[in-house]
Formats: sequence, structure tokens, C-alpha cells
Amino acid sequence: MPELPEVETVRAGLEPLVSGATVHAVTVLRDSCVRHQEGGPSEFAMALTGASLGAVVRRGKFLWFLLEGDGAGHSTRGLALSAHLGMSGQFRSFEGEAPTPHTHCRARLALTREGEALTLDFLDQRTFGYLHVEPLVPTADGGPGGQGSPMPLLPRSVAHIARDVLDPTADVTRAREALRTGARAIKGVLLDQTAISGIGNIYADEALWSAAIHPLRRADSLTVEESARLLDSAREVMSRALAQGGTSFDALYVNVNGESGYFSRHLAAYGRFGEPCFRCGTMILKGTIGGRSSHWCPQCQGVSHPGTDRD
DNA sequence: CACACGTCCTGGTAGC
DNA sequence: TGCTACCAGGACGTGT
Repeated sequence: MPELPEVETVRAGLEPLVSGATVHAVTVLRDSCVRHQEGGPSEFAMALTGASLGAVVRRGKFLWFLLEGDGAGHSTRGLALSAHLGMSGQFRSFEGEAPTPHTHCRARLALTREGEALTLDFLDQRTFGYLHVEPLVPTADGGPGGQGSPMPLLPRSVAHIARDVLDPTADVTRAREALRTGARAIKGVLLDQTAISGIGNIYADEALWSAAIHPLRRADSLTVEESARLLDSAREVMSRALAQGGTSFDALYVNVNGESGYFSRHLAAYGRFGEPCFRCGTMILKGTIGGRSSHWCPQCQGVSHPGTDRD
């Protein structure tokens, strides 16, 4: 599942490829992939046709292409092509003549770049991903919209998403406080993209293991030191994955199971149920927290309810 | 207001 | 062998 490191790798791969290209045809092969487009597939195609693609920007797991120039009889300035990869989304590109679309291809953009044909396919086996064209709105703090952004604007659907773990302009104090606010389990807060973004189920478990914090700890039971440690752990785990992801797979080919970068990752908690903890040798436990599978070491991530309960 | 939980969907796999 | 039931995951809408 693409989390921040994968999405950033995709963004970095897409930008030099499509920046400056013009859309001349749009084919939606599965309507639900544009379900967030109010006017449906026809509006999506209409909005995009004739537009030029500019910078490719990312915040957390959200990705968007800034639109430039004029679409079919209308200006596309102030609009973005937003993309979310969901669990299995990926982009694939073809120069020259494009092959028959893959079974999982949900939409195809026919582009022209420097007079050459370029095809950009959006594939998504499990269909949680989506594309839509939407207006840009100002960021709340006037800061840059995200990684790769030249301006303080965000797609409307991303406006409520917090700055991500690796965003150098993120307010660290604020992020630390967000992590120790509320009665929820800390794991739930890590997955809440409005608190801090970019963390998915796998890296949430990894960050908690690394920081030696139980996933069921109440967020507001964390000390200032613990939330700082957790944020540092999340950042470290994500940046290590990014460094690895950037070199271990083709930027535009993130496999459905993330096979090219995913399984080669060094995971200490996620998926290691019954295996010995790398720190203390205790068997890693597995359970469901907030409807998500969770993995933790009962020894070194010990206490889920400090002062009352020992897990 | 804060939070829990069901929902969307597909394909791989465990189990019969 | 072939079938079914179940599970995984991100984000959001709805219910408490």
C-alpha cells in the first residue's frame, strides 16, 4: 500500500515526465475512479482536455498535478488534477504508441509533450484510489502547499489534511501536541491524517515499536517526551523507507503489493506476529485496533494503560 | 464535539 | 478440484 515514501517516489518520478505536457484525450475506463468528480466522467474529461500539466505536488499520501493554460474553451488556472492511490493505485507511462490498457487500468490520459505522444495510465486493482479535477484553495498558514509546490495553495479536498511527517515546514511543536491530544488510542491518532499526515497502518506499527509505545495507549497519556520520541521515530522510519524506496523500484512502477519496495523493507513489527522482537526476543503480538490489524511487542511496548493496567 | 465503526472493492488464500 | 467465506487496506460518512 502506498504510504508517504511510495507516493513521494511516484511524485518525483512523474514530475519530470509529465510537467509541460498537454492533455488531448481522456478515457475513463471505470466510472468509480472519478467518483469525487461531481459532474462524473464527462466533466472530468472536459475539465482536463486541453490543459497543460505543471508541477506535481504531494502532501502526505495526497498527490496532485497543477493545471496550466486553457482547457477546452476554459481556463484551467486555479485547478488541480488530484490523485489518491488508495491501496493499490499506480501510474504507468508509455512513450509513442500505447498498448491496450491493462485490466486494472481505470483511466488513461493521452498527452503530448514536445510533439511526442505520451500516455499516462492510472491503474488500481482494489479501486480505493481516485482522480478528480478540483479548485485550489489557500493554505491555512500561508505556507507552501506541499512537497514540490511552488505556491501556498492546496486542492480543496486536501485542505483539511495536516502537513506530513517529512515536511520541513511542519510545526513540530504542534505535531507533538496533536499526538498527545484526545482519549483515542495513539495508533488511531497516528492514522488520522488531520493530526499529522503520511502515516499508514504499517508505518504506524513501525513507529510505535521503534518508540517503544503501546498502540493502545491513550493519546493524552503520552508525556511530552514520548510524543517527541514517537514523532522522531515516525520521521526516521519514513525517511529510511523513502531512501530505500527511491532506489529499489522504478518510480512509476509501484507494484500492487508494493513488491518492488515493500517486501524488501525491513519491518520490525508489522506482519511479524509470533516472531521474536528484535529488541528483546519476546513474541510479537497481533490484534485489531480501530478496525486495523496491529502488531506490537508486549514486553518493550509494555503498558497500554499506565498506572492502572499492565498489558 | 469527539470518537467508533461501517462502507467502498478486489483478489489472494484458508478452509471445507 | 471447486467452491465459499474471509481478510487486507485509506479515507470518509454516519451513528453514538
